[in-house]
Formats: sequence, C-alpha cells, structure tokens
Amino acid sequence: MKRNSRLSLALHTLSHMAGEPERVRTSADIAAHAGTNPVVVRRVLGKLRDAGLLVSEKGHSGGWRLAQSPHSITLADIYLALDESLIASDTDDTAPQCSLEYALQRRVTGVLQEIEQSLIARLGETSIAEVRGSGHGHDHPREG
Amino acid sequence: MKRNSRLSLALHTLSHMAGEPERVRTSADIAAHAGTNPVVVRRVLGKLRDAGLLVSEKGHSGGWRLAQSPHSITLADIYLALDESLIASDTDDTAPQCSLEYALQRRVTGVLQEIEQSLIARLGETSIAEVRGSGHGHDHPREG
DNA sequence: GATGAATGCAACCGGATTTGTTACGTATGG
DNA sequence: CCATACGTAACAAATCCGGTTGCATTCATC
Repeated sequence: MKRNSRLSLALHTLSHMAGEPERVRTSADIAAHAGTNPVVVRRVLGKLRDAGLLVSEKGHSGGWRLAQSPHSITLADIYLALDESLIASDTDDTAPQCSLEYALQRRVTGVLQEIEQSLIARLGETSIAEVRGSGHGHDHPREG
Repeated sequence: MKRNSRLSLALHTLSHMAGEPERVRTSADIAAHAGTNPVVVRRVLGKLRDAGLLVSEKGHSGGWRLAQSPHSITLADIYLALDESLIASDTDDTAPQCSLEYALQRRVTGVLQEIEQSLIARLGETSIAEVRGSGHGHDHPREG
C-alpha cells in the first residue's frame, strides 16, 4: 500500500457495508477483508463515525454499522470526514516581500481551493450504494 | 510548507512567468521568489521541461523560459507533468481471496480513476494566463 | 583557451507522515 | 465474572519530502 490508503480503505469498507446495511461487523473482520490491522481500521472508521456516517458499539457482540442509508452517503462525505485536503495545502505562512508576489500567491491559493471545491462537488455525485452497485454513478439521470 | 508544495511551486512559478513569457529566469532567481532552494526548483521545473511546458538553457546567461503560450498551458498540463496521482494510488498488489471482494476492489479502483479524470478535466479548464490574470478562469464565457 | 555562470544530477540528512504493531483501559452483553 | 470489542496511547519501521552539498557539464564572454 502507498498513500491514500485511508481513503481507499474507507471507500472499500463502506461500499462493502452498503451490501448489508443492517449487519454489524467487527474491526477484526473488516481488517481481514481489507488486508490490514484492526487498529488501523478503527482509526479510519473512527473519523467516519465522528462524521455521522458510521455507528460503533462497544462490548460483546459490538462492532460497526452504517448510520445512514447507503444512498445518502456520498464520496464527498467520506472525503470530508477523513479531512485530507488533497489539493489545497497550506494557507501560506511565509509572506513575500513584494506585494505583487503576495497577490499572485493569494490567487494561486484561491485557484487551488476552487479546484478542491470542484473535486468535492464531483465526489458528492456518487454514493457508496452506486459504488457497490453496477453503475459508476456520475452519469446520474436527473431530468430525463 | 506541507504537502503539494510541488504543485504549488510549479503553479506559482508558471503563473509568474506568464507575465513576461520572453524573459529567461535562473533557478536561483525563481527559488528566491518562491522562498526555497535552486535545486528544488530545478527538480520540479525539470519535470515541466520534460513535459514540454518549459525550456531550460545551460551555460552563461541560461535559465528557464516558457515553451508555450501562457494561454495554452493549463493546470492539467502541470498536474500531469508532475505525475502525482492524488486520487487513485495503487493498482492493487494484494489480490483478495473471494471473487466478490475482488470485483468490489476493482470497482472502487475504477471509481477512483474516474474521479481523477474528472479532476484533470476540471484542471484543464484553467490556464496559467488566467491564474495570473484577473478571473479564476473556470467561468470561461463560451457562448454568450 | 580560460573563466564564470548556469543547469543536471547524484548522494545524503533531518523532519514529517503513514502504516503496522503492541499494550492497556473501558464498556457491554452473556 | 469474563470474554469480546472498541478507544487510545505509544512505539517502530518504512516512506516521502524538502533542503543541502558536491561535482560534472555546458555555454557565453573575456
């Protein structure tokens, strides 16, 4: 595995859970399916739980379960829950001397943020139910 | 600086060069403007040169210059030149046992690749001339 | 031709990030 | 009571990344 394994793991797991939304799965079970460690699973899924996408129950016969309908959970929800800004990185800490340079830097930052917003909007067009299902989802027939 | 400083550096530098496309700049000069090291600049800009976006000239009075019109260089060109897949990461090296699991994994990979393609398409809508100029560029007036 | 200035490139260092792992606390149901 | 499963902290190994140094190469200029 390389980078972005968190996003991949989260998407994979949620898509899997979309098949049987009622079923409760343990982190050990999920980890075995994903080929990783239960603690890693709990780390990633914990963020999804904090975002309201999952529900975790402790104790005997506990585990993880979808907190929403698979149709209402989009890739944007996952992306925002994991809180990784892939495009826009820093809000600039080193202020350049020249004001023109500063203006350009702000513009670059703004463009990058717009790109990130476009990415999030695109991610919002696909639900985990669509990932699990047949279509890839972004050609959603709105008003046909 | 954090992640994506390469993309940020490349975008910043090219947008800056879009102002005076004829002017030849040294990596030391660019590094001073970007607040980094000349070697780092050469590393990043070298990829842009390999992609045909820049021209570098060695020797006395050498340096870097745009190889194309600022209007023809888009953010997608930069992104592809740097060769960092932000979304889709690995093409799966651990094959799962269950075939259903395998099918799901392939589907997740496919969705991620589609998302990446959408990102690239979005990046292709903005040129470095537009970044340097006033507008943020993605609301390009096509017909009307 | 000698010299200075610039890129090209390889090697290395230190810090940050990420994943994997162990260990322990806590809650919960049987 | 106790087995089970989450929650979390701590640590290790690997990777990545920016920064730095050094040296070879190329080219304009003297």
